[in-house]
Amino acid sequence: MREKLAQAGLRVTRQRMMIADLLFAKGDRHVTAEGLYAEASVIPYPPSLATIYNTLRDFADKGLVREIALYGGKVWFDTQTGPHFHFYLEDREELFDIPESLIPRFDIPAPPGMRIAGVDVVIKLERLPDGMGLDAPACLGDRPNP
Amino acid sequence: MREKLAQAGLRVTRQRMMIADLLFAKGDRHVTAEGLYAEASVIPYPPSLATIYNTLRDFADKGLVREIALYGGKVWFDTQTGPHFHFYLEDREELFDIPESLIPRFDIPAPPGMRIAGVDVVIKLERLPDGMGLDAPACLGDRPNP
DNA sequence: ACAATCCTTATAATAATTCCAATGTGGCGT
DNA sequence: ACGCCACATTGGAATTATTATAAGGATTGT
Repeated sequence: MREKLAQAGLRVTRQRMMIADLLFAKGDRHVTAEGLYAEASVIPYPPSLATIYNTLRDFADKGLVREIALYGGKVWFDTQTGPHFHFYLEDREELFDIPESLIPRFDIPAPPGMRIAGVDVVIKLERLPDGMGLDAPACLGDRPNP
Repeated sequence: MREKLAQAGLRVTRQRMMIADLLFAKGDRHVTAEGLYAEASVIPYPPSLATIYNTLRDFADKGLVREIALYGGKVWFDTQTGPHFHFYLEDREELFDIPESLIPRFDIPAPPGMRIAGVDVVIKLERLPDGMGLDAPACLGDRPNP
């Protein structure tokens, strides 16, 4: 962990270590600055909110986490930095990975003079009224009732 | 246009008409509240900023426009409500449609008890270094944001 | 250990958006 | 046409999310 920071060109500080531990200790995570701050705040001598913001941005700059394209409001960060897709549960403000097995492969050529710097795919989910257990396979791109 | 509003269950007011005109008069558009406000403000008796926000949200609720998942900061709206993907030019804060022909078709099943309420695909572009004074590559097709 | 540099923090400032209460108005009923 | 009133609009204040600032603290190379 200590290595991870150093290798990214970031000084190893108590606060960054604590944040990195929260982020990378167990599997992939999707966080907002506020959420991470709340989490850190139960620990003695937690980092300040400003440091959480700074650190998340630093980590993102160094490629340790990546920012996710999501609807307005808050900025989300993902500890998995490779391209992959997300389900977003709007009413609960929850974000989770779409299983690799469901992910199709597609290529879109970058326009001339450009390169693709990132791909974000967000599938917004709505909970069906209870009892309608069975899911009709929905087509990617279908929109809700206007 | 007047119909369009009425059909969506929205009262036809001067301000809404003005905004709808800006949005739908000529082809597809990608706007932020602030951007639209700036645009409207050159016209006599423009709507207030609050009304721009309200109206964009109302339009989105009624399905006349749709909110786009994008990185942090501001909320973007798209006048094209059907399924399509976007290129995003981060350094210029510009958003383009990806030509239909480049878009692959694929399906991802919704988890049980859920339905897909929307799909956003954003491909973040970076301009390659080195001078190519050309902008608006042909591949982007119709309309570079001026 | 020392200095140079980088980090952290509290707080102020900014940006984006929503809230609010007062005022205005579209369109239905007559 | 006229009036009513539910809904719209408005400016400003409030809220939320994030970034800037400046002073003190920690880390690293020597």
